[in-house]
Amino acid sequence: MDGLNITVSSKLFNKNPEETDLGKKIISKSIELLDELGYEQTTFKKIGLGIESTEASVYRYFQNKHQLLAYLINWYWGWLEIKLAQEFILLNSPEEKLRRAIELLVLPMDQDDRIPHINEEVLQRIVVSEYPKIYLTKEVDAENKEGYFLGYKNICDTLSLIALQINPNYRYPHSLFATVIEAAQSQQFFAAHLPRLSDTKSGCDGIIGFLTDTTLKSISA
Amino acid sequence: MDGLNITVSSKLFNKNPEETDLGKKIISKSIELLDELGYEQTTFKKIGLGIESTEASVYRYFQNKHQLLAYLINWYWGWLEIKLAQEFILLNSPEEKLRRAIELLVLPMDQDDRIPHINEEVLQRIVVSEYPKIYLTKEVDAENKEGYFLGYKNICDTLSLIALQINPNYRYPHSLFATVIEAAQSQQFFAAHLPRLSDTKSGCDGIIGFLTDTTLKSISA
DNA sequence: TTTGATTCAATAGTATTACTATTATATTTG
DNA sequence: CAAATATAATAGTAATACTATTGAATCAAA
Repeated sequence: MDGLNITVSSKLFNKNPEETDLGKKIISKSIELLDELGYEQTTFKKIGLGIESTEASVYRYFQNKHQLLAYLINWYWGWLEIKLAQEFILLNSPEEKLRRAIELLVLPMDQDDRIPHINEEVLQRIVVSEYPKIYLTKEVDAENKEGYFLGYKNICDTLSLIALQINPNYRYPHSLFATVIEAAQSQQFFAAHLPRLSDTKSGCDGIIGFLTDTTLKSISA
Repeated sequence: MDGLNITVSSKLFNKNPEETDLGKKIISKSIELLDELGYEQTTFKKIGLGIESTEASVYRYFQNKHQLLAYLINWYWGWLEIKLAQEFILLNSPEEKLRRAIELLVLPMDQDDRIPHINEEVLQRIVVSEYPKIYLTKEVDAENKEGYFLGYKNICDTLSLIALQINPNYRYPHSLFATVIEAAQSQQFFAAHLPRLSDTKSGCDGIIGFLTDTTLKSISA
């Protein structure tokens, strides 16, 4: 677990940014700028400028901004899956596992010092603010074949199997966890920006309470 | 109900497109192009060209593409609210009302001939494919003050009050319906494009079943 | 009915963005 | 040490988002 590395499909980059210093700088600066400026206002020119390199160099690593975002978000899901697996070792009931999974989806992540060029807490904010943009496009079918959404689908599958341990007759496990994962993101966004779409004043406890309540009631026979 | 008109906040346009023939043509062509090309590939130039007018004329009605999308989606929510109110007249229990509301969220809408320049069925597809893009921006707080999201918030409130009739102690009505409305959109999208995030092979019945099941179980004490 | 004001949409721009072809400079390899 | 390769910077192009200005049409008073 020391030589920790998250694998992201090679279709998600031109050249693997993990392999070079410049690549890691691009990732690091991208995360910073996406959080600060948002997806629309972030450009490869600004990323290049921010690391004292050039726009064209960023294009050597990623075909376009969309692919860069997809890479980062897949990295996040890969990371979350490892976190889940680690936590599940010590948990013995499926209900405990689902409760903990929901917490991990919502609670801020703490920085992992083994991966200094990626700030997990900031990356999580980017996922909250930008996630649906990677699939809500006309290219979704082509990109799906390239593995753009594998990270998300894997987590959804994992949680579905746990839910079926609780109730093997539950009919909608994939729909439920796709919904719960999306709600984990959107409820964080709504609590901060559109509070009438949420019942949780501030903090994560309310969101965790809502998602846990909905999940466990839905699964129950 | 004959002089039917959906009111959209005047902050959502430069000049009201309902007031002129050119405005209605812009709306009509926008819906067509957003459905056909998607948000990213739709431009004011293409809209102008498509109605034998110009890019600059479209800018007279809408400040930018983002405002145009927000206008259309608010129009959709306004429309849906009228539909809900009409349907609720004949329904007598809160549970029936929620069931019917979920059906209306998911089932394709039929064209209303009183509003010939708006194809409701196509507009619904646009909502499914583009909806989160109107709030997932850095301008969300400013635009929220301008009423960009009123339509959505109103529907969410309406359904919340009905849920509280079933169980006055339910703690998360706004979160629940924000989640259900989003899931109504995203499950349609997933069923069509990312089937591993859904349990419903095709058609609307599975999605309606899932959402109804989740909603009623969640509200129950 | 003419003058002036206002509305409207088209022309013709500019600045920025996304992306690419080419070249110069390292680095590696034989 | 020379050839081959990899890498990143320069210098573009095309398309996009948006704006300033102009001319035509409409309307309102004088």
